Amino acid sequence: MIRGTDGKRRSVTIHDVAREAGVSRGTVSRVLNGGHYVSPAAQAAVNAAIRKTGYVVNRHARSLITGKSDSVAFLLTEPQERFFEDPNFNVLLRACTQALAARDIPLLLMIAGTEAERRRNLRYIEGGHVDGVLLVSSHSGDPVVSELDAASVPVVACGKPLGQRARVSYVAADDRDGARSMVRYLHDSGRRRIATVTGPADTPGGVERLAGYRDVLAECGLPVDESLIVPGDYSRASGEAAAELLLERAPDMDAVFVASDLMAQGVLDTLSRGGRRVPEDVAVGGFDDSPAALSTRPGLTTVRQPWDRISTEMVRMLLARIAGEEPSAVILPTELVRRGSA
Amino acid sequence: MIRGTDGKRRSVTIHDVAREAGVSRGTVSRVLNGGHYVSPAAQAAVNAAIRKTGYVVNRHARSLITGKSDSVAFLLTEPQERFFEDPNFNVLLRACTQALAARDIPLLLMIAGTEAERRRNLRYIEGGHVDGVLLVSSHSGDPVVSELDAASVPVVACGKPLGQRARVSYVAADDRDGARSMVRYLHDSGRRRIATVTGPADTPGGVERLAGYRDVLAECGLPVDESLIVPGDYSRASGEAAAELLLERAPDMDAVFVASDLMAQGVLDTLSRGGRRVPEDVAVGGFDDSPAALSTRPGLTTVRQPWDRISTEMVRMLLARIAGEEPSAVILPTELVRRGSA
DNA sequence: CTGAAAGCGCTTACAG
DNA sequence: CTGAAAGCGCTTACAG
Repeated sequence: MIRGTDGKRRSVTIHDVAREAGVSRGTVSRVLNGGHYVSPAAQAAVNAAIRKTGYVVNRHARSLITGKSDSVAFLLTEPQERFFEDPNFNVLLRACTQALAARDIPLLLMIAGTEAERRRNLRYIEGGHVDGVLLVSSHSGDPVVSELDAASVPVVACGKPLGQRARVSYVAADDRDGARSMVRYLHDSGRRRIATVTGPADTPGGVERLAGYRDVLAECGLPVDESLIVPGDYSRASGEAAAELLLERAPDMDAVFVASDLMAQGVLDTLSRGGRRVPEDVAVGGFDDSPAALSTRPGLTTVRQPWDRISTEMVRMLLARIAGEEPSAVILPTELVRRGSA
Repeated sequence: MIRGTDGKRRSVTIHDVAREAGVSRGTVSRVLNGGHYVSPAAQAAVNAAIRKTGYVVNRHARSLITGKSDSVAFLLTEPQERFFEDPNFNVLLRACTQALAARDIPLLLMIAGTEAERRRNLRYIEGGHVDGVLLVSSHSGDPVVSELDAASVPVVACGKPLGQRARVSYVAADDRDGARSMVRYLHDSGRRRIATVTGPADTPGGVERLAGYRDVLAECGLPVDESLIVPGDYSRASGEAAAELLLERAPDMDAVFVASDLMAQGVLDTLSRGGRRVPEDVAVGGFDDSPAALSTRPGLTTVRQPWDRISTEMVRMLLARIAGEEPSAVILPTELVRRGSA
């Protein structure tokens, strides 16, 4: 802020800097934008003037001319808004915010829980108010993906968008391999009647983790008993219900691989109410390594998803897309975390 | 988007709408901004043209001239980033995002976990890139409050900023009264050796909830035994530690009022390890009604903070401040939620 | 009620 | 390397 001749505060503009430095506004703009074609002397004068005046570029003016907003949307499309209760979501959101902030790019948080919200957010995005979007949507076939693609807005999804013909970048943990390592671990520790509680069939985690489970059974020559496979919806309650069903159908099971920690919590509850000891009678393995995995007794053996790296990659890829690169996919490895439950 | 004479896509501007409607750009702008001094006929023509062309206002151009950004920051200053693990935070962030979205105002999420981030965010905000800020900071005396105030940026804090001379609006739950209702409830159910685990002394929740505890003891003619008062830092671990201390100092306690659900979880763990039955031997009351309160066995009796209303009020007040109103404070009532632990 | 015009603060060819 | 100038898309007094 500086005072005008009338004593009123107004913010300092490129004009003030130019006058202070004794150069034209064009020159100031050039040093602002990389300092190409600027003499060292002018460069120094401008920088000094910027420091002296406390100049901060007006992004609106800049955006008006460049056509870019220098901001990015974090769009969460989740009808159930369940993601918000998911601890993974926090890590993701925080890490993305910080990775962007480090590049001085603000993150606009958008939540499309209803159809109306979806339309509004889409209009805003397609209005060119953001340069790209980080998309978090647990369910595949989300129309938002193709709509953004059609509007040629760069998108990077978290998790592989299923059944999409749109060309989107995405980064995902290696669900299938993570599931394999868990089931293999259960098998290696002597379990032979291994059940599984899956995620929804229209989510990558639902599909891939089940595939990994089947992989290992086949690999070990174990028969696949379909009655040992029960679907859940990632909620704790669905974990409880699934475990009840399993207890009924297969009282002899000696292990359960659960496709999320939240559901595993529910499984643990039911097992304990059913008088089963964990891990003595039944070993339980989760997926996510969420904070929930630490709060159970015994602690939950689970599969860690590398959320920090996922976030960093998403931001990196989005920026690359914005800069004109083609879409790409990154699959990140998971890690087995041993605690008491298996 | 429309095609130019050269066939290239460019976005539709107010100019296109004006031509389509057969009026001047000034008239289009007037209907965009409330329709004052516009004839019904022109109004209709413009609206039709807007629909036909799919026009969306360019906010950068508008902001450049109005000096307003029509966006708001959600600033989280939390050295430990603990807030992010706090389920309350999710509710708050989500509700604020949606309340703003309903008014078509985007929310910029900013996290100031380190001093460098604090400086960067402050520069951004003071650069006039947002019209106001929703401040979430668990610790009082946060310099950010006075810095924003000095830059005359409208601020609404979540929770009462302690030790601030800055004139900030805030909305808070009635911590003191909430604590009173809990301690009164414990007393009414026959408990006489009521301990408490407090929050940090530099947070409103730490101070006020303890004050409420003391209020009721005085009110009931119970002596205040300082050895029954143990400080925590809102973390689960600090709850465990506090309970250990209490078990040692006052093995005869028959109730604990814990200033947060997360800490109460820790207290429950320690109590159970120490062989105390809840609620038979020791009644436990929490504060927050966070999801954690549902996952304990027994369920946690706690004090619900009205996060939905807090968020709505914060947004309403910030918008009022931006519109020029004076700062104000709103204190919202809490509600006792009975479950199994007390 | 309406149009013509100035101007918001910046970037970017275009000449030098 | 540098300045003068045009122009990004809008709003807002100012005349009519």
